[in-house]
Amino acid sequence: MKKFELKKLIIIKIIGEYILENGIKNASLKNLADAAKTSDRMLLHYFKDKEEMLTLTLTYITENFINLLEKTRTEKMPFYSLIPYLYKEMKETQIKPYIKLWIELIALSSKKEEPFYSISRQICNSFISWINTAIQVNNEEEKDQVSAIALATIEGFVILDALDYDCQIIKAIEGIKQKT
Amino acid sequence: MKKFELKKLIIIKIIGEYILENGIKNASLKNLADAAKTSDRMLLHYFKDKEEMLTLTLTYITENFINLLEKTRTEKMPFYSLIPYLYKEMKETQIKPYIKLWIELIALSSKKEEPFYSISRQICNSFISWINTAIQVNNEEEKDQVSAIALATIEGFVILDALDYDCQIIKAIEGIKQKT
DNA sequence: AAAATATTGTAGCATATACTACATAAAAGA
DNA sequence: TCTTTTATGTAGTATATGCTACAATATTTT
Repeated sequence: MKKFELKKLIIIKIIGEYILENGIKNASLKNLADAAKTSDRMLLHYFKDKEEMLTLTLTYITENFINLLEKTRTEKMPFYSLIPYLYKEMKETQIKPYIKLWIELIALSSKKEEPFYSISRQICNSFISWINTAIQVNNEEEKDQVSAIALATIEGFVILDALDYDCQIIKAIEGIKQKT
Repeated sequence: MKKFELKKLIIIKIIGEYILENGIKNASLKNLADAAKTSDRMLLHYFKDKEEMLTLTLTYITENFINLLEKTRTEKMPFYSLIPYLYKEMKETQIKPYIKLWIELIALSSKKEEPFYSISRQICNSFISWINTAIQVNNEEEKDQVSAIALATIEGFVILDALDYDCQIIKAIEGIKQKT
């Protein structure tokens, strides 16, 4: 039993890397099997079906992403510093693939497809709590509101970045800095 | 020749409605043919291949969307009024399906897939010019920046809305209103 | 060693998808 | 009217995908 579970974990790890690199859309059993240097037959030996595979793998990826987020923790900073900081982090090689997957997850979630919807909500909850501990506000009452604005803003950056509107992002950041 | 082009337009219209309702992912030749009460064979009679069909149809949808946007024009208003106004519009029954499709387009665009990437950029350009004519600023120099912030914010709302984080959106809007 | 269980290969099925070949019916042009 | 386009049906191909049946080989347990 133990050996079985162990190999399952190894497969999840490899498949996780593949999906992070190539997205969910290309995650056919064949592609995943090739990536894990095994056969589709074997994948279905370790997992009940594709859905279980995806659920476990996306959960694993999510955990990694959340851990990565934790590592980017810094001292608290005000809104106008936090936004540029987050944009810079977003562009980091390590984080980029997660952002790309994030967009794909949102598209699937908008149709309420499971397990994507639940996983996306989990990720977004992590965003919220991350921002909540990272943001510095003058009076505590406005904290929730400023955090929400920060969340919306960086999510907007995610979209603009996907469409290569870096110029608009830069302008927005300039505006935010100056409004201080 | 004329009759051919005319029927092609009719099909584009019907297929456009289907895609707006059901998304690109479900737009197989069979589904589209059923929707248009014809056969896949016929669709490929009118269109060179699926890609031409999608390109023409998505272009048609985009034009409709831009027209819809034009209709939502009002007098110029400042940032803190424009954001809540746009959120309300976003939730309108008419506009909602376009937003849903918009998310799917972004996910496809993030992989630079054509024709999705080009069409998404076109739509985003329309967003930008819409905001530019709708926003009221104190001094003209900051206009580009405020517009960019507005764009990012409502794009962020699009994501949060897809994940049913209405609560966060409301908080953000409250915050924006109060910051005046 | 024998029996039971776990692991893997080969092959195939059922369905879906984009697209094509061939043929016939209908319409338009001469 | 006759010929040439145009429109449509039936059927099929090639490929992909998730999954299963059956069998053979390892590995473990007794």
